[in-house]
Amino acid sequence: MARPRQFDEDRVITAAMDTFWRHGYEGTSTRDLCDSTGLGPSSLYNTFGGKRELYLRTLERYYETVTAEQIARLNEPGSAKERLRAMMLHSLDSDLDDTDGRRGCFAMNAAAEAAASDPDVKRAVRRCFDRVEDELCAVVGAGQGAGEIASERDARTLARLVQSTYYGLRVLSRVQDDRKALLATVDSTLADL
Amino acid sequence: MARPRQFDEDRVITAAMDTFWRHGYEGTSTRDLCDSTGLGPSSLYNTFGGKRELYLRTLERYYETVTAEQIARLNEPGSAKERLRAMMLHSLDSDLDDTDGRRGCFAMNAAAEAAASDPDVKRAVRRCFDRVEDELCAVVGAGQGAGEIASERDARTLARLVQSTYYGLRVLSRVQDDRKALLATVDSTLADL
DNA sequence: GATGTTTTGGATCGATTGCTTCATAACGCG
DNA sequence: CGCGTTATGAAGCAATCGATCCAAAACATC
Repeated sequence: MARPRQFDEDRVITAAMDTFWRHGYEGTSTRDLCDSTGLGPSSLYNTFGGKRELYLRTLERYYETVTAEQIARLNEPGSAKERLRAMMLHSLDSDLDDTDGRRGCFAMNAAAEAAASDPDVKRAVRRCFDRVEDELCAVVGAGQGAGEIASERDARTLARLVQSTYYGLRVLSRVQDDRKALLATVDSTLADL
Repeated sequence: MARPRQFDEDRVITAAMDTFWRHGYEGTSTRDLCDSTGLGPSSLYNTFGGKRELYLRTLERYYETVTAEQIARLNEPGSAKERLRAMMLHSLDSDLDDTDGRRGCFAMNAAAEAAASDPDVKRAVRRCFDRVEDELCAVVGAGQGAGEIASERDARTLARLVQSTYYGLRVLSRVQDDRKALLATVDSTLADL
């Protein structure tokens, strides 16, 4: 009925996410997006509407891929604390990986740069954070059920405690290269559970 | 010997900091800076060199003013835990203040947006973070000396734990408006000391 | 193969970017 | 009062910004 698209929309969004991730929203130009996605401006605007709309799509994609991986890591075999530790460790090593551009957590970057001025961004970021919190809560609850984690405080409270430390460490990792020190804080947090 | 400046350099840097703080580095144009500082472009470039250099100056200013206030708050009268709580509470309420534009922590914003691509920014942000860590360490040490905080773990470790939770909460506050939940995490952290 | 519909590439839009130029203004000093 | 020096304001630089336009292309259907 009409000319078919020459590109895979998923691949385009993934490529755009990578570009936004590395350079931020304001730091990424539409030409950068055309270069990284391989699309011409007309295709890009025809398909997604504009830079902001594409940015929102990449935040959804982040939720579907990276956040999903975090959740998956929390559900791998092991004790509750082992699973919490695995997730934090993986993120920290990712944050400290120089060969990957030290781009940090895309959702956190969006929270810092764009959440205050764009309610849709705020919503998308919150979705990522809330999903992590819920799963942390489930893991902590399981740990409590197994007698591995003290049950004095409720699971939600402890989950938020872990979550805060986790994101805090990822903030510090932007300017702090001492892996050992960051790791010690992870273990301190787990020891308190 | 020559024409004197018509502006106060400190006021200009403070105004520029406010603009960068609200809109980020990339989101702030040189014209924005001219508007907020009242300077013409020639004065701005003659005095500071360029946008990036002025940005670095505003990060120094942040250290001298806002970070200094955090330190001061940690040294007000009260028990160690009261002082830790006062600092975190103040920052959280500042983060959640809608009348102030929800601009968050300038150093954290810089860490997310610019630290990866600019070593000077990274250094300036780290200076803020390290100063806070050191003072947290001193407060925790005092708390341990007073028997208020357990002395099993060393002060540095506990300080880093508090610091991580603190920055993590400030990340969450960008997209999370539930003051009560954030506050509960503060008290959970202090309870573990 | 003609028709209708959508996609594509390239040129280009006005606006804005970071920054520079330059004549003029405002001083301290002799 | 001149003179030397620095600061200022306005105009404007090439480059890039996000976004649009349009003719050509690529299909499904008739």
